Amino acid sequence: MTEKILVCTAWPYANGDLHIGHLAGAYLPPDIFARYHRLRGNNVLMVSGSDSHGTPITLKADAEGVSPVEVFERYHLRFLQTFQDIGVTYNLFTHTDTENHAKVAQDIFAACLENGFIYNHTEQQFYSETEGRFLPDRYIEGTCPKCGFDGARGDQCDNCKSLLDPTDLINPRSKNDGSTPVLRETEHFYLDLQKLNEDVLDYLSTGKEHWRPNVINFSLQYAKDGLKGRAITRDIEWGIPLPLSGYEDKRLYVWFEAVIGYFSASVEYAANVGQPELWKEWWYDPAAKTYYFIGKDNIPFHTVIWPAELMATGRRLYETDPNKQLNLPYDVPANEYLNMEGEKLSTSRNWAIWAPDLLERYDPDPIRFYLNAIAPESRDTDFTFEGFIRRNNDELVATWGNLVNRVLGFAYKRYNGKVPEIGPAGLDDADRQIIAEVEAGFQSVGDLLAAVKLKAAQEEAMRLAKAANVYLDGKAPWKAIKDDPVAAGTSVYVALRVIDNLKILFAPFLPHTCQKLHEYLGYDGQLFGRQYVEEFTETERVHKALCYDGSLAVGRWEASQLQPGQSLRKPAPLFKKLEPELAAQEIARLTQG
RNA sequence: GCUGAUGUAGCUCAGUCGGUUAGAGCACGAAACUCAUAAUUUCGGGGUCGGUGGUUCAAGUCCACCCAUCAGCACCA
Repeated sequence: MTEKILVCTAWPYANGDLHIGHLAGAYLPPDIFARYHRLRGNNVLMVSGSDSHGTPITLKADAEGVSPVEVFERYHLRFLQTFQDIGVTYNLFTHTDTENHAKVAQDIFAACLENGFIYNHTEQQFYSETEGRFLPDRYIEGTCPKCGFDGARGDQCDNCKSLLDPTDLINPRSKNDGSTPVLRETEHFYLDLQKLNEDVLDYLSTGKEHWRPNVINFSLQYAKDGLKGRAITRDIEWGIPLPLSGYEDKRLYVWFEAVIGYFSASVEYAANVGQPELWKEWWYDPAAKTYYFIGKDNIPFHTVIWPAELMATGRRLYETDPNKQLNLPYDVPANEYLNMEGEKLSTSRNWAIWAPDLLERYDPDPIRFYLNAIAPESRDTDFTFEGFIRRNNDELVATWGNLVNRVLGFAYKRYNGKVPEIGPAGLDDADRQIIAEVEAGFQSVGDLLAAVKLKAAQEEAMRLAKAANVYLDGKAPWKAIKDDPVAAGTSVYVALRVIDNLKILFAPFLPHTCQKLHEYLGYDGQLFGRQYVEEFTETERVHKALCYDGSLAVGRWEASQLQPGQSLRKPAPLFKKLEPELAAQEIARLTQG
């Protein structure tokens, strides 16, 4: 049965490059998952995009003296490159500064408003008369009322760590020009989460057995504590305007609007492929499964607030059939955090390994292999270069790469570059056993992948590679060939067929090298589809997005039917060993900044 | 501070409804082998299961408290 799988990933803030923590936590896992489902022949839609709005981007733009557009477009293009280099295969990776996203976000706002889940509230906020605008908390400085520290921010004192309200500050002043802000009344819109509290609790209380413990427990507790209304508008310029006259200076606040990207990107994808209704396959079919891959800091936004937003629309948008309901998240496999060399990643201290930098010096598959091996599925984990090199050399190269190399090399040299024939004696017990064991991997590895246990799935594939090594040592065709080349040929055939199976089992994790192996085995075609960047033109705006075309992909999650006599291509090692000295060099690079 | 998650061999992790001497992979030691990127295979050493109490015939597994790490409670999403 063909399943419909929607794979959503966190929207990276376009104010800096991606680092290994982003990759391991939010981008590689969904790619592995999506590739598996594509091999299964399932109907996969994987979407995300750059988050173009939000304070960090305007802060960076202000600091550089450029426009927010310039900042987010720069990093957006770099994201597109990184995802192509490491092979994160989005069907659509767009951004939130498109006409489509603005329209969808406004329509959702309007629907929530119409359904009575948005209310107004007037409050006092600091306003800069010199700049003619309201100031976000972070733009205000003053003296901390608790410790007397003079550089306290509007939201928090960096000296005594107290959480502050900006009106608490003594002698408040603007961070921009030092002028004294004045309190002024402003009206804001709030999402009425209180009204949705029961519905959210119901949603979280049923059919969540497959959720990771920390995700479901945390979310339930969050909802049980009682939800409060949250402001969803801001007095800023950079963002999506409200679809209401009389509020021209207000923008949708980014937390409300960014999660809508999952929906708007699906809509955009459908339009891009010329089937404007196609997105409904994933959003309105109750059998479709929707997955959200994010970091742990984002859990409540995806398990509570996004479902609440969907509920507030009445779970229906762009659809007239009253029997249809928008799908709420099926699973939110949030990851914990990745540390590095024992310390938390810190972008401000530059304690991070940036993806573009790493991909300049290392191949994508070893990076994928290591980052998946240490993925923070249930707790924080630690990236070390020593670990990277060791796992590359002692596991990836030694067990899997070497198996491929020894079998392909032997077959190519000793059997005239062809897959050897099965001898007249046929397959013996050992032959049948290893084939059956590895073919069982389609079930065991597949079950683990479907359950989003991606580390365990990779380990299971490695276990089967090891079993193949044991088989080979038992048969020792390099010895047997001396007095019975036909029998030895049978073993080589079996080994090649086993590798052909492992090629598919490893493909979600190691797509680039499995493609090479596919070719060495004499096959044509691409296991997966093609990634490309396309420029899309709307009425007034133009944006670049990353796309995926899987129509020509030949990879199938099925047992090998390798034919004797098939011509092999001249093999070469799939992976490189790394010098242990590299670890010290890499750490030296880091500490140099 | 409040809420939640996590804490099992050097590293990454399994440990189902509590039940025989706590498991796996890698690292480490020894042996075999040589087709292969000194890769492979076999065998072995290695843990008072964060701590302290408690329940029980029996606790890594249940309960209480404590400690450590992380996250949320912030106009950061």
